[in-house]
Amino acid sequence: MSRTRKRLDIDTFVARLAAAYPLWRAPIITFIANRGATPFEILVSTILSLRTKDEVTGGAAARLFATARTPEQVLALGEAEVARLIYPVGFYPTKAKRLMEISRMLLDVHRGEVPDTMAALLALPGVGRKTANLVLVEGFGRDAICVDTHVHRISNRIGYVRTRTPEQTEMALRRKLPRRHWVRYNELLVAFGQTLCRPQSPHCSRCPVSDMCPRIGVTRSR
DNA sequence: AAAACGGGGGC
DNA sequence: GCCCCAGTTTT
Repeated sequence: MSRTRKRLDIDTFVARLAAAYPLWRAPIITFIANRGATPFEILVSTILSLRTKDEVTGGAAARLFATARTPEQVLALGEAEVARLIYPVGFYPTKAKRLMEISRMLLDVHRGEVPDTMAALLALPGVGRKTANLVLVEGFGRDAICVDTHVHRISNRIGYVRTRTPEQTEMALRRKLPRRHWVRYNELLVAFGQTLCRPQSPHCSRCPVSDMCPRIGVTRSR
C-alpha cells in the first residue's frame, strides 16, 4: 500500500460516475421513480425490497398496489392475502406480518399518515435505518443518506471512509461528503454497485473510476 | 457477534 | 446443485 496515494477527490469521483450513468435519475429503488408514489407506497415498496432484487420487488409492489394503496386497504386485505400477493419477495411471510403491523400502527398512532422523522420511522416494526432514510429521501425530499450494502461496500472500497457498520458509514458520509453530493452519490453508488462494482468480482476493467480506486488489483476482479 | 428469516438468479 | 446476493430483528 503506497503511502503517497493521494486522497480521493470526491468531486471528480461523482462527476465520473455521473458521466458513466447519464440516464440514471432519482430512484434509489428503481421502480419507485416518476410515479408520484405516496409516502405509504414508498414505505411499503422499501419494505418489500429488503434483501430482494428490484425486478422481483417491482412485480410484488404492482400486485399489492392494484388492490391496496392505503393502510386501511392493506388491513382489509388481510395478512394471508398480502403474503400471497407479495410472493416471491424474500422473507415474504415476515414482511406480510410487518405490513399489517405497520398499517395498524400508522392508523392508531399517526392518523393514517407515514411519519417524517427518523425516530418515528424507526419505531415502526421492520423499519431500520436504511428503510427510514430511503423514505425520508424519496418520500419527503429530505437530505438523508440511505446506506445499503452497495453504499457501505463501495465507500470503503474506494477508501473514502473506513467503517465497520452501515450506520458508521452513514455518519462518516454525513461528515465528509458535501451535502450537494448526498443524493447523487447515493443513487450512483447503488447503480454502480448493482452493475460494475460487485461485492466479490467487480468489473474493474470496465470501471470509470478504477484509476481512483486503491482496491484495484487487490479485490478479485474480472 | 451471529443466527434467523425465504427466495431468485448465475454459474 | 451450490454459492452469491440483499436489511432487520433476535439471541
